[in-house]
Amino acid sequence: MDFSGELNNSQLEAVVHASGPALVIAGAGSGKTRVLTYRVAQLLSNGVPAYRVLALTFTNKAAREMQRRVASLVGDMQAASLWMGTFHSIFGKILRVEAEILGYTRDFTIYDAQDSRNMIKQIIKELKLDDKIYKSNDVQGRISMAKNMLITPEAYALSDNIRQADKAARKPAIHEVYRYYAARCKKSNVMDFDDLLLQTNILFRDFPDVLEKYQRKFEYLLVDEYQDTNYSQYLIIKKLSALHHNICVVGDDAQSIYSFRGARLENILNFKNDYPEYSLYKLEQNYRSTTTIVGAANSVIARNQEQIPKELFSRNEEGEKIKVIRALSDREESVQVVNEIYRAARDERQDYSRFAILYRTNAQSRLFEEVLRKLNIPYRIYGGTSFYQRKEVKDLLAYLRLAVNREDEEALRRVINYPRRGIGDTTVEMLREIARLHDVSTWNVLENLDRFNQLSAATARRLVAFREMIDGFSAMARDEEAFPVARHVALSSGIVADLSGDSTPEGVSRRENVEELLNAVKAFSEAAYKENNEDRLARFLSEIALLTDQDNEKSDDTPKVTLMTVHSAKGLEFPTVCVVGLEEALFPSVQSVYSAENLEEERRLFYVALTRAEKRLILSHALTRYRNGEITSPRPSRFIGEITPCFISAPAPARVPPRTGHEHPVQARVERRVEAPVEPVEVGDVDLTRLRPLLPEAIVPGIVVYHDVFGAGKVLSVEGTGGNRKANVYFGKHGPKVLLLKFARLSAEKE
DNA sequence: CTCTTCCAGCTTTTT
DNA sequence: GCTGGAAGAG
Repeated sequence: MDFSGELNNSQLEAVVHASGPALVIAGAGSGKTRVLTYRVAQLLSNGVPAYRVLALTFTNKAAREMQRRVASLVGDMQAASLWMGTFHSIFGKILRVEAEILGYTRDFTIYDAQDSRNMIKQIIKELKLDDKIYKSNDVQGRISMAKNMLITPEAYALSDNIRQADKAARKPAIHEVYRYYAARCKKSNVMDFDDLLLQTNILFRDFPDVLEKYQRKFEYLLVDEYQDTNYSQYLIIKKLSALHHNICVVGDDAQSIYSFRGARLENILNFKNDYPEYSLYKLEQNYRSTTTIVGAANSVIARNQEQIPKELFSRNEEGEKIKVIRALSDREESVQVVNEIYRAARDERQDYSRFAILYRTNAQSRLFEEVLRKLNIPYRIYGGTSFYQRKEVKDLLAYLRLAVNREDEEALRRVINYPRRGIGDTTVEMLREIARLHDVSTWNVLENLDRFNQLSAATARRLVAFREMIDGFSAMARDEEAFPVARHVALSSGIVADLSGDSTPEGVSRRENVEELLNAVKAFSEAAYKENNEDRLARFLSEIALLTDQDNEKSDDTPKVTLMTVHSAKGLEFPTVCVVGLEEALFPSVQSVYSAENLEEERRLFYVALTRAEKRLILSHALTRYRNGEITSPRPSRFIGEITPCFISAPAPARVPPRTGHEHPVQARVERRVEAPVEPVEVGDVDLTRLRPLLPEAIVPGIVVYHDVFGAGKVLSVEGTGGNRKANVYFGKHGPKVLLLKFARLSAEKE
């Protein structure tokens, strides 16, 4: 194969790198995926069998994309036998094969974050710890951190450092929660996300022959996004590659944005120490963006201390300057940004798929959604509650999990009384208590009910009925294929019946979701048949457990504006990118502004955001923003100021938002007809750059206020108190209005 | 045991 | 502004 025509020199060098360790530092937009895919193709064309190549990515999406591109180079057959996937899915597969030597069965199920949190909550309760102090989120974070650092519960309890830290945080009992949690997971034959990596490490540590088997099997390793690997992942890679040293890692230290979940930038910085004989390749030419965008991104990232020296450059056109939008309020920000998109799409005849709105937190999506919907602009929103997190979907999945693994405690807890079958909290608590006393799983207690006679006859009867139902499902799951089992479970568990009683739109949508899940099982069955794979429920469940929303792309050809967090935008590109909510305490987030390290990570995140853009970049911030029901007046993000000014177009003064004619549904409701047109009131001009939001108490007759939609106005009178306080305001352009101050966001000129 | 209502906490990002 | 859990009534 000759790729020289399709790759630049440094890309080509990295692709043809024969064997031994290689570190590829790939700047944003420098053709990283290209290098990886060509490198895989190169290996295959050199005669390396596909099943000896292991390629690890961070998201399923990236894995699929790579698979697709490799397939286009070498054909589907070869591409399909590659080991390509996320860390979690690949090692989940391996663990399923090796489960027994670790004391699990092959049918172990996987806890998602919510399952783990529930179990942790439960344990905190059982240990009689104060759940105000032991917040399940924090505790889960600590346990996750420990697992990713390969700290076992025993080691956790023994470590002085950790003890001190927990003590300082006034949570000295976390190690106990961890111990119980780990024991309960094991007893339930389940692994959480972190276990998929931790148990792999335990497997490789305690069973050298197993490790050797995989070392021999995987002759070539490729790792994408190496800067985002955590310690657990790092060690797996290190062990697997120890025999052949054929490890090629690709990454960009400037795009490391996952340290909050244990990713270690050091892994990429220390590659040279782990493999002194390594070759280094740097991809520094950006093919994605204009020189303006690359220049701006460079000027920002240059402020970080910790980095591998490199100079990202672009030979593309200079392009437009970056536009900064300063909006008076969060609502107006969304109106202006969407207008910007609307106009560009109309004037330049661009379709909506060429635009992306990127924000720091998912919560910011709502306002943009509202405005997009009003203007009838199609959009696709990523993140938020995914399909697999919906209650009804999780309920059915819990039944399916139980059918495969009856010890799965969270699944049991979820459905033992859903739909209602008269097994209440008291009974469930008792079952768990007995399970704990005898150190067995809750299911085991159900199987030996007759040994416990403190149950009323009615309760015992209900429990037996439930047990028999699950046993039935379980027997079926052993013998039959996934789809018939799933359908049977949906019907005879009573879920479908329960949902069909509900004719509200939500109820209908829940039913549809259950159907959708059944369709997914069917699709899985069909795919399994085509690929000659085993069509088992167990396999379906383990695939689904590691899926996220972004993986279920619905094919729909309407071009849509993309809305997502900056995190999930990593790896993507769009002709026009709007980065919104650029305010202190939001982006950079509050949690990070006090630590230099975290601030550098936020800056990298901002860098990632900027480098998603190909042609045009729009940044926006608002002067007032509602957060958790409270009004705030944030300062513009320091990151805007960190862009060398020559890349930014001259700042336009804040403008009155264009009217779309139907904004503020809330106000429409509270507007009252005001009797007899009051005499026109003189309303002076307002200097929009000096506006500050007003608290309801500060609004008194006589002052001049500013409203996002109605413009400047004079307060005539105020009535009511508290949440009912209303003001009668005369607006220069719109006449008199009565506004409920709880909703109306009025501002005034600063003194 | 079930249903309703009220309150707190949440908003950093994801496999 | 929403969701999940607690608490209280039936």
